[in-house]
Amino acid sequence: MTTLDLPDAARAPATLNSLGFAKPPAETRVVAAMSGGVDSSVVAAMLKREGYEVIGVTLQLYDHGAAVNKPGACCAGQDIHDARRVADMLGIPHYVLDYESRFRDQVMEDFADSYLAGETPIPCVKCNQSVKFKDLLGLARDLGADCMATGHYVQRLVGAKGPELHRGADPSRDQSYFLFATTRAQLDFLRFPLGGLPKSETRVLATEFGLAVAEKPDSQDICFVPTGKYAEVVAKLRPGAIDPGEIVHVDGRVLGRHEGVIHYTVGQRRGLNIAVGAPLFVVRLDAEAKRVVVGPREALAVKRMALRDVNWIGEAVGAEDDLHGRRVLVRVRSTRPPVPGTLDTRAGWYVTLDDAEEGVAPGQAAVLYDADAPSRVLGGGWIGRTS
RNA sequence: UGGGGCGUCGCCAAGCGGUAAGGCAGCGGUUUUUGGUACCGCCAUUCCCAGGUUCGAAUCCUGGCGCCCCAG
Repeated sequence: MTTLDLPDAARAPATLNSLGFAKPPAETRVVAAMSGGVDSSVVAAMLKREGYEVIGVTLQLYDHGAAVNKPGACCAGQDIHDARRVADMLGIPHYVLDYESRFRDQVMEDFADSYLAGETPIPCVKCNQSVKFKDLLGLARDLGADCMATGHYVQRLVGAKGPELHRGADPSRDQSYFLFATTRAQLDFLRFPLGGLPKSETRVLATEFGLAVAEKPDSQDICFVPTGKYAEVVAKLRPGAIDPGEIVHVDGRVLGRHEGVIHYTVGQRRGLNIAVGAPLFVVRLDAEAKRVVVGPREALAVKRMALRDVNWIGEAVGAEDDLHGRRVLVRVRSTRPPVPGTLDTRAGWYVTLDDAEEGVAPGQAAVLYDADAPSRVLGGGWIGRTS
Protein backbone atom coordinates (compact mmCIF):
# COMPACT_ATOMS: atom_id res chain seq x y z
CA MET A 1 0.00 0.00 0.00
CA THR A 2 1.30 3.37 -0.92
CA THR A 3 0.23 6.94 -0.39
CA LEU A 4 2.88 8.48 -2.57
CA ASP A 5 0.45 9.46 -5.25
CA LEU A 6 -1.87 11.34 -2.91
CA PRO A 7 -1.57 15.04 -2.13
CA ASP A 8 -0.07 15.77 1.29
CA ALA A 9 -3.17 17.17 2.82
CA ALA A 10 -5.21 14.10 2.14
CA ARG A 11 -2.67 11.66 3.46
CA ALA A 12 -3.37 10.01 6.76
CA PRO A 13 -0.74 10.73 9.40
CA ALA A 14 1.33 7.83 10.64
CA THR A 15 -0.18 8.18 14.12
CA LEU A 16 -3.62 8.92 15.45
CA ASN A 17 -4.62 12.47 16.20
CA SER A 18 -5.46 13.60 19.72
CA LEU A 19 -9.02 12.38 19.38
CA GLY A 20 -7.90 8.99 18.21
CA PHE A 21 -8.54 9.25 14.49
CA ALA A 22 -6.07 8.34 11.79
CA LYS A 23 -6.48 11.57 9.93
CA PRO A 24 -5.55 15.20 10.34
CA PRO A 25 -7.56 17.29 12.77
CA ALA A 26 -8.80 19.43 9.90
CA GLU A 27 -10.57 16.42 8.50
CA THR A 28 -12.00 15.36 11.82
CA ARG A 29 -15.39 16.77 12.59
CA VAL A 30 -16.25 17.01 16.24
CA VAL A 31 -19.36 18.25 17.94
CA ALA A 32 -18.59 20.11 21.15
CA ALA A 33 -21.40 20.03 23.68
CA MET A 34 -21.24 23.57 25.03
CA SER A 35 -23.14 24.35 28.20
CA GLY A 36 -21.99 27.93 28.43
CA GLY A 37 -19.72 27.12 31.34
CA VAL A 38 -15.96 27.27 31.60
CA ASP A 39 -15.25 23.60 31.08
CA SER A 40 -17.06 22.98 27.84
CA SER A 41 -15.92 26.34 26.50
CA VAL A 42 -12.32 25.34 27.09
CA VAL A 43 -12.98 22.06 25.31
CA ALA A 44 -14.24 23.87 22.24
CA ALA A 45 -11.29 26.24 22.32
CA MET A 46 -8.73 23.46 22.75
CA LEU A 47 -10.11 21.48 19.85
CA LYS A 48 -10.31 24.53 17.64
CA ARG A 49 -6.72 25.42 18.43
CA GLU A 50 -5.64 21.94 17.48
CA GLY A 51 -7.24 22.48 14.12
CA TYR A 52 -10.31 20.29 14.37
CA GLU A 53 -13.50 21.09 12.56
CA VAL A 54 -15.52 22.01 15.61
CA ILE A 55 -19.27 22.44 15.69
CA GLY A 56 -20.62 23.90 18.90
CA VAL A 57 -24.01 22.75 20.11
CA THR A 58 -25.87 24.09 23.10
CA LEU A 59 -29.08 22.68 24.47
CA GLN A 60 -31.88 24.77 25.74
CA LEU A 61 -33.21 22.52 28.45
CA TYR A 62 -35.69 24.43 30.52
CA ASP A 63 -37.47 27.70 30.82
CA HIS A 64 -35.31 30.73 30.23
CA GLY A 65 -37.04 33.19 32.44
CA ALA A 66 -36.99 31.07 35.53
CA ALA A 67 -33.27 30.51 35.49
CA VAL A 68 -31.60 33.56 34.06
CA ASN A 69 -30.85 34.88 37.47
CA LYS A 70 -29.18 31.80 38.70
CA PRO A 71 -25.45 32.05 38.31
CA GLY A 72 -23.67 28.79 37.85
CA ALA A 73 -26.57 26.98 36.27
CA CYS A 74 -26.30 25.64 32.78
CA CYS A 75 -28.26 25.31 29.62
CA ALA A 76 -30.67 28.20 29.78
CA GLY A 77 -30.79 31.93 29.35
CA GLN A 78 -27.47 33.55 30.10
CA ASP A 79 -25.59 30.33 29.59
CA ILE A 80 -26.81 29.99 26.05
CA HIS A 81 -25.63 33.50 25.30
CA ASP A 82 -22.30 32.72 26.89
CA ALA A 83 -21.88 29.64 24.75
CA ARG A 84 -22.73 31.61 21.67
CA ARG A 85 -20.22 34.29 22.52
CA VAL A 86 -17.50 31.74 22.96
CA ALA A 87 -18.38 30.05 19.70
CA ASP A 88 -18.39 33.37 17.88
CA MET A 89 -15.04 34.28 19.31
CA LEU A 90 -13.60 30.94 18.28
CA GLY A 91 -15.13 31.29 14.87
CA ILE A 92 -16.96 27.98 14.95
CA PRO A 93 -20.51 27.27 13.91
CA HIS A 94 -22.88 27.08 16.82
CA TYR A 95 -26.35 25.65 17.13
CA VAL A 96 -28.84 26.05 19.94
CA LEU A 97 -31.31 23.22 20.13
CA ASP A 98 -34.62 23.44 21.88
CA TYR A 99 -34.67 20.26 23.93
CA GLU A 100 -37.04 21.58 26.54
CA SER A 101 -39.75 19.02 25.99
CA ARG A 102 -37.31 16.12 25.91
CA PHE A 103 -35.65 17.36 29.04
CA ARG A 104 -38.97 17.68 30.78
CA ASP A 105 -40.11 14.23 29.68
CA GLN A 106 -36.90 12.38 30.35
CA VAL A 107 -35.41 14.20 33.30
CA MET A 108 -37.87 16.39 35.17
CA GLU A 109 -40.82 13.99 35.12
CA ASP A 110 -38.64 11.19 36.39
CA PHE A 111 -37.27 13.53 39.03
CA ALA A 112 -40.74 14.27 40.37
CA ASP A 113 -41.91 10.66 40.28
CA SER A 114 -38.80 9.49 42.01
CA TYR A 115 -39.29 11.82 44.95
CA LEU A 116 -42.96 10.92 45.18
CA ALA A 117 -41.97 7.27 45.35
CA GLY A 118 -39.78 8.02 48.34
CA GLU A 119 -36.55 7.77 46.40
CA THR A 120 -33.81 10.29 45.74
CA PRO A 121 -33.13 10.88 42.06
CA ILE A 122 -29.96 12.03 40.33
CA PRO A 123 -31.26 14.17 37.50
CA CYS A 124 -27.75 14.84 36.22
CA VAL A 125 -27.26 11.18 35.44
CA LYS A 126 -30.66 10.89 33.80
CA CYS A 127 -29.80 13.90 31.69
CA ASN A 128 -26.43 12.52 30.62
CA GLN A 129 -28.04 9.20 29.95
CA SER A 130 -30.87 10.47 27.80
CA VAL A 131 -30.79 14.01 26.53
CA LYS A 132 -27.05 14.36 26.17
CA PHE A 133 -25.81 10.90 25.27
CA LYS A 134 -28.82 9.71 23.30
CA ASP A 135 -30.49 12.69 21.71
CA LEU A 136 -27.61 15.07 21.34
CA LEU A 137 -25.18 12.31 20.52
CA GLY A 138 -27.54 11.06 17.85
CA LEU A 139 -27.69 14.50 16.39
CA ALA A 140 -23.91 14.68 16.32
CA ARG A 141 -23.86 11.48 14.28
CA ASP A 142 -26.46 12.94 11.96
CA LEU A 143 -24.22 15.94 11.48
CA GLY A 144 -21.57 13.58 10.24
CA ALA A 145 -19.32 14.13 13.22
CA ASP A 146 -16.58 11.68 14.01
CA CYS A 147 -17.13 12.14 17.69
CA MET A 148 -18.71 14.32 20.35
CA ALA A 149 -16.66 16.06 23.03
CA THR A 150 -17.89 17.20 26.43
CA GLY A 151 -16.32 18.99 29.37
CA HIS A 152 -16.71 16.12 31.82
CA TYR A 153 -13.79 15.29 34.06
CA VAL A 154 -13.48 11.66 33.13
CA GLN A 155 -10.99 9.84 30.97
CA ARG A 156 -11.64 7.65 28.00
CA LEU A 157 -8.65 5.39 27.71
CA VAL A 158 -8.29 2.97 24.84
CA GLY A 159 -7.27 -0.43 26.09
CA ALA A 160 -6.56 -3.67 24.27
CA LYS A 161 -10.27 -4.41 24.07
CA GLY A 162 -11.50 -0.97 23.19
CA PRO A 163 -12.31 2.24 24.98
CA GLU A 164 -12.60 2.23 28.75
CA LEU A 165 -14.12 4.82 31.04
CA HIS A 166 -11.82 6.03 33.82
CA ARG A 167 -11.99 8.54 36.59
CA GLY A 168 -10.78 12.06 35.95
CA ALA A 169 -7.07 12.39 36.63
CA ASP A 170 -7.69 14.87 39.43
CA PRO A 171 -9.65 13.02 42.12
CA SER A 172 -11.11 16.25 43.44
CA ARG A 173 -12.80 16.90 40.11
CA ASP A 174 -13.69 13.41 39.01
CA GLN A 175 -17.18 13.15 37.51
CA SER A 176 -17.21 9.47 36.71
CA TYR A 177 -19.98 8.89 39.23
CA PHE A 178 -22.34 10.80 36.98
CA LEU A 179 -21.39 8.88 33.87
CA PHE A 180 -21.72 5.29 35.04
CA ALA A 181 -24.67 4.73 32.70
CA THR A 182 -22.62 5.51 29.60
CA THR A 183 -22.87 2.56 27.21
CA ARG A 184 -20.07 1.06 25.15
CA ALA A 185 -21.54 2.49 21.97
CA GLN A 186 -21.75 5.94 23.49
CA LEU A 187 -18.24 5.66 24.85
CA ASP A 188 -17.00 4.79 21.39
CA PHE A 189 -18.24 8.09 20.10
CA LEU A 190 -17.46 10.33 23.09
CA ARG A 191 -14.34 12.26 23.94
CA PHE A 192 -13.48 14.02 27.21
CA PRO A 193 -10.55 16.36 26.56
CA LEU A 194 -10.44 17.66 30.16
CA GLY A 195 -10.25 14.30 31.85
CA GLY A 196 -6.52 14.32 32.24
CA LEU A 197 -6.19 17.88 33.51
CA PRO A 198 -5.51 18.91 37.09
CA LYS A 199 -8.11 20.96 38.87
CA SER A 200 -6.68 24.39 38.34
CA GLU A 201 -5.65 23.94 34.73
CA THR A 202 -8.96 24.59 33.03
CA ARG A 203 -9.37 28.11 34.30
CA VAL A 204 -5.80 28.91 33.37
CA LEU A 205 -6.55 27.70 29.88
CA ALA A 206 -9.78 29.66 29.79
CA THR A 207 -7.84 32.80 30.63
CA GLU A 208 -5.17 32.01 28.05
CA PHE A 209 -7.83 31.52 25.43
CA GLY A 210 -9.33 34.82 26.47
CA LEU A 211 -12.71 33.28 27.09
CA ALA A 212 -15.31 35.58 28.56
CA VAL A 213 -16.48 32.79 30.84
CA ALA A 214 -13.07 32.31 32.46
CA GLU A 215 -14.27 33.69 35.78
CA LYS A 216 -17.70 32.10 35.72
CA PRO A 217 -18.51 30.11 38.85
CA ASP A 218 -18.72 26.34 38.61
CA SER A 219 -22.20 25.00 38.27
CA GLN A 220 -23.73 23.28 41.24
CA ASP A 221 -27.16 22.31 42.47
CA ILE A 222 -29.80 20.97 40.15
CA CYS A 223 -29.86 23.14 37.04
CA PHE A 224 -33.63 23.35 36.77
CA VAL A 225 -34.14 24.19 40.43
CA PRO A 226 -33.29 27.88 40.43
CA THR A 227 -34.20 28.57 44.04
CA GLY A 228 -32.44 25.54 45.40
CA LYS A 229 -35.77 24.37 46.75
CA TYR A 230 -36.32 21.23 44.77
CA ALA A 231 -39.53 20.36 46.62
CA GLU A 232 -41.16 23.39 45.06
CA VAL A 233 -40.37 22.04 41.64
CA VAL A 234 -41.83 18.67 42.50
CA ALA A 235 -44.95 20.34 43.84
CA LYS A 236 -45.28 22.31 40.64
CA LEU A 237 -44.87 19.23 38.47
CA ARG A 238 -47.22 17.08 40.53
CA PRO A 239 -49.80 19.35 42.08
CA GLY A 240 -51.93 17.63 44.68
CA ALA A 241 -49.75 14.55 44.83
CA ILE A 242 -47.93 15.45 48.00
CA ASP A 243 -49.44 14.14 51.22
CA PRO A 244 -48.46 14.81 54.81
CA GLY A 245 -47.84 11.95 57.19
CA GLU A 246 -46.14 10.73 60.33
CA ILE A 247 -42.54 10.84 61.37
CA VAL A 248 -41.88 7.55 63.12
CA HIS A 249 -38.87 6.37 65.05
CA VAL A 250 -37.40 2.99 64.12
CA ASP A 251 -38.45 1.80 67.57
CA GLY A 252 -42.06 2.53 66.72
CA ARG A 253 -42.68 5.82 68.48
CA VAL A 254 -44.53 8.45 66.49
CA LEU A 255 -42.44 11.58 66.93
CA GLY A 256 -44.16 14.08 64.73
CA ARG A 257 -45.64 14.89 61.37
CA HIS A 258 -44.26 15.96 58.02
CA GLU A 259 -45.55 17.82 54.99
CA GLY A 260 -44.66 15.19 52.44
CA VAL A 261 -42.13 12.47 51.96
CA ILE A 262 -40.61 14.44 49.08
CA HIS A 263 -38.98 16.81 51.55
CA TYR A 264 -36.68 14.09 52.85
CA THR A 265 -33.96 11.78 51.77
CA VAL A 266 -32.23 8.91 53.51
CA GLY A 267 -29.41 10.16 55.68
CA GLN A 268 -30.90 13.60 56.12
CA ARG A 269 -30.67 15.18 59.54
CA ARG A 270 -31.89 18.73 59.25
CA GLY A 271 -35.49 19.66 58.78
CA LEU A 272 -37.10 17.07 60.99
CA ASN A 273 -37.91 19.60 63.66
CA ILE A 274 -37.77 17.00 66.36
CA ALA A 275 -35.68 17.45 69.46
CA VAL A 276 -34.77 14.35 71.38
CA GLY A 277 -31.41 14.64 73.05
CA ALA A 278 -29.42 13.10 70.20
CA PRO A 279 -29.55 13.88 66.50
CA LEU A 280 -32.01 11.95 64.38
CA PHE A 281 -31.55 10.93 60.76
CA VAL A 282 -33.95 9.79 58.09
CA VAL A 283 -33.46 6.06 57.90
CA ARG A 284 -36.14 5.11 55.40
CA LEU A 285 -39.00 6.61 53.44
CA ASP A 286 -42.25 4.75 53.04
CA ALA A 287 -44.17 6.57 50.33
CA GLU A 288 -47.00 4.06 50.48
CA ALA A 289 -47.67 4.65 54.17
CA LYS A 290 -46.59 8.29 53.84
CA ARG A 291 -44.10 7.73 56.60
CA VAL A 292 -40.68 9.15 57.30
CA VAL A 293 -38.80 6.67 59.46
CA VAL A 294 -36.06 8.19 61.58
CA GLY A 295 -33.43 6.85 63.93
CA PRO A 296 -29.95 7.31 65.37
CA ARG A 297 -26.89 7.53 63.17
CA GLU A 298 -26.15 3.82 63.68
CA ALA A 299 -29.41 2.98 61.92
CA LEU A 300 -27.97 4.48 58.75
CA ALA A 301 -25.46 1.71 58.17
CA VAL A 302 -26.03 -0.11 54.90
CA LYS A 303 -23.98 -3.06 53.68
CA ARG A 304 -26.13 -4.60 51.01
CA MET A 305 -28.10 -3.04 48.21
CA ALA A 306 -30.08 -4.17 45.21
CA LEU A 307 -29.21 -2.58 41.88
CA ARG A 308 -31.52 -2.08 38.95
CA ASP A 309 -30.96 -1.08 35.34
CA VAL A 310 -27.31 -2.02 35.64
CA ASN A 311 -24.95 -0.79 32.98
CA TRP A 312 -21.85 -2.93 32.61
CA ILE A 313 -18.92 -1.63 30.62
CA GLY A 314 -16.22 -3.77 32.13
CA GLU A 315 -14.69 -6.59 30.17
CA ALA A 316 -17.20 -8.63 28.21
CA VAL A 317 -18.57 -11.59 30.10
CA GLY A 318 -20.66 -14.47 28.88
CA ALA A 319 -23.43 -14.01 31.36
CA GLU A 320 -24.21 -12.30 34.63
CA ASP A 321 -23.25 -15.54 36.32
CA ASP A 322 -19.65 -14.83 35.45
CA LEU A 323 -19.73 -11.73 37.60
CA HIS A 324 -21.06 -13.38 40.72
CA GLY A 325 -18.59 -13.02 43.55
CA ARG A 326 -16.59 -10.44 41.65
CA ARG A 327 -14.70 -8.07 43.91
CA VAL A 328 -15.30 -4.43 43.02
CA LEU A 329 -14.98 -0.94 44.42
CA VAL A 330 -18.30 0.74 45.00
CA ARG A 331 -19.21 4.37 45.21
CA VAL A 332 -22.60 5.24 46.62
CA ARG A 333 -22.13 8.99 46.38
CA SER A 334 -20.16 11.25 44.09
CA THR A 335 -18.20 12.71 46.97
CA ARG A 336 -17.19 9.46 48.65
CA PRO A 337 -14.18 7.36 47.80
CA PRO A 338 -15.03 3.96 46.33
CA VAL A 339 -15.14 1.21 48.95
CA PRO A 340 -14.56 -2.52 48.53
CA GLY A 341 -17.49 -4.84 48.00
CA THR A 342 -18.63 -7.98 46.27
CA LEU A 343 -21.14 -8.53 43.50
CA ASP A 344 -23.97 -10.99 43.91
CA THR A 345 -25.67 -11.73 40.62
CA ARG A 346 -27.36 -15.02 41.44
CA ALA A 347 -30.85 -13.52 41.32
CA GLY A 348 -30.72 -9.99 40.10
CA TRP A 349 -27.93 -7.60 40.89
CA TYR A 350 -26.79 -7.00 44.44
CA VAL A 351 -23.64 -5.64 45.93
CA THR A 352 -22.43 -6.21 49.46
CA LEU A 353 -19.96 -3.79 50.98
CA ASP A 354 -17.14 -4.94 53.23
CA ASP A 355 -17.89 -2.04 55.56
CA ALA A 356 -21.19 -0.23 55.89
CA GLU A 357 -21.80 3.14 54.29
CA GLU A 358 -24.22 5.77 55.59
CA GLY A 359 -26.90 7.71 53.79
CA VAL A 360 -27.38 5.21 51.01
CA ALA A 361 -30.62 6.29 49.41
CA PRO A 362 -32.71 4.29 46.95
CA GLY A 363 -32.74 6.14 43.66
CA GLN A 364 -29.11 7.13 43.97
CA ALA A 365 -26.44 5.28 42.03
CA ALA A 366 -23.96 2.64 43.05
CA VAL A 367 -21.07 3.03 40.67
CA LEU A 368 -18.68 0.12 40.27
CA TYR A 369 -14.94 0.43 39.78
CA ASP A 370 -12.37 -2.20 38.98
CA ALA A 371 -10.75 -3.53 42.14
CA ASP A 372 -7.55 -4.17 40.20
CA ALA A 373 -7.55 -0.86 38.34
CA PRO A 374 -9.37 1.52 40.66
CA SER A 375 -9.67 4.33 38.15
CA ARG A 376 -11.71 2.24 35.77
CA VAL A 377 -15.49 2.44 35.76
CA LEU A 378 -17.05 -0.97 35.27
CA GLY A 379 -20.57 0.38 35.29
CA GLY A 380 -23.16 0.67 37.98
CA GLY A 381 -26.83 0.64 38.75
CA TRP A 382 -29.59 2.44 40.55
CA ILE A 383 -29.92 1.59 44.19
CA GLY A 384 -33.10 -0.23 45.17
CA ARG A 385 -33.68 -1.90 48.49
CA THR A 386 -30.93 -1.61 51.05
CA SER A 387 -30.17 -3.48 54.26
C1' U B 1 -55.61 24.22 99.74
C1' G B 2 -53.25 18.61 104.53
C1' G B 3 -48.07 16.87 103.23
C1' G B 4 -44.01 16.78 99.62
C1' G B 5 -41.56 18.29 94.99
C1' C B 6 -40.68 21.55 90.98
C1' G B 7 -40.65 26.06 87.91
C1' U B 8 -33.36 28.28 83.78
C1' C B 9 -33.70 29.41 75.48
C1' G B 10 -38.83 25.88 71.21
C1' C B 11 -37.34 20.66 73.93
C1' C B 12 -33.91 18.34 77.55
C1' A B 13 -30.59 20.25 81.05
C1' A B 14 -25.98 22.24 84.11
C1' G B 15 -25.70 25.80 87.84
C1' C B 16 -26.17 25.54 94.91
C1' G B 17 -23.97 33.78 96.54
C1' G B 18 -19.68 36.11 92.33
C1' U B 19 -21.90 38.00 87.60
C1' A B 20 -26.32 32.03 82.61
C1' A B 21 -22.42 25.12 80.51
C1' G B 22 -23.90 21.61 77.08
C1' G B 23 -27.08 18.57 73.89
C1' C B 24 -31.34 18.59 70.58
C1' A B 25 -34.17 21.68 67.44
C1' G B 26 -33.89 26.26 64.54
C1' C B 27 -31.39 29.98 61.51
C1' G B 28 -27.14 31.49 58.38
C1' G B 29 -22.69 30.06 55.81
C1' U B 30 -18.79 26.73 53.52
C1' U B 31 -18.55 22.21 50.98
C1' U B 32 -15.89 18.80 43.56
C1' U B 33 -22.88 18.58 38.14
C1' U B 34 -27.69 15.21 42.44
C1' G B 35 -30.15 14.64 47.43
C1' G B 36 -27.78 14.21 51.94
C1' U B 37 -23.72 14.16 55.36
C1' A B 38 -19.81 16.92 57.62
C1' C B 39 -17.82 21.47 59.15
C1' C B 40 -18.15 26.80 60.73
C1' G B 41 -21.04 30.74 62.81
C1' C B 42 -25.54 32.61 65.35
C1' C B 43 -29.18 31.44 68.93
C1' A B 44 -31.47 33.45 77.36
C1' U B 45 -28.23 41.30 79.70
C1' U B 46 -31.57 36.78 81.60
C1' C B 47 -33.25 32.37 85.06
C1' C B 48 -42.36 32.01 86.64
C1' C B 49 -43.80 37.03 88.97
C1' A B 50 -43.26 40.79 92.92
C1' G B 51 -40.72 42.44 97.00
C1' G B 52 -36.44 41.82 100.41
C1' U B 53 -31.25 40.47 102.33
C1' U B 54 -26.29 41.35 100.17
C1' C B 55 -20.82 45.07 97.50
C1' G B 56 -23.03 41.26 94.47
C1' A B 57 -28.58 36.45 93.68
C1' A B 58 -30.86 31.97 88.82
C1' U B 59 -28.75 30.61 93.39
C1' C B 60 -30.77 33.11 100.43
C1' C B 61 -35.70 35.10 102.63
C1' U B 62 -41.09 36.54 102.09
C1' G B 63 -45.46 36.65 99.30
C1' G B 64 -47.96 35.39 94.95
C1' C B 65 -48.86 32.36 90.44
C1' G B 66 -48.37 27.68 87.82
C1' C B 67 -47.41 22.57 87.43
C1' C B 68 -46.55 17.47 89.53
C1' C B 69 -46.93 13.57 93.35
C1' C B 70 -48.99 11.60 97.91
C1' A B 71 -52.83 11.94 101.21
C1' G B 72 -58.22 12.97 100.69
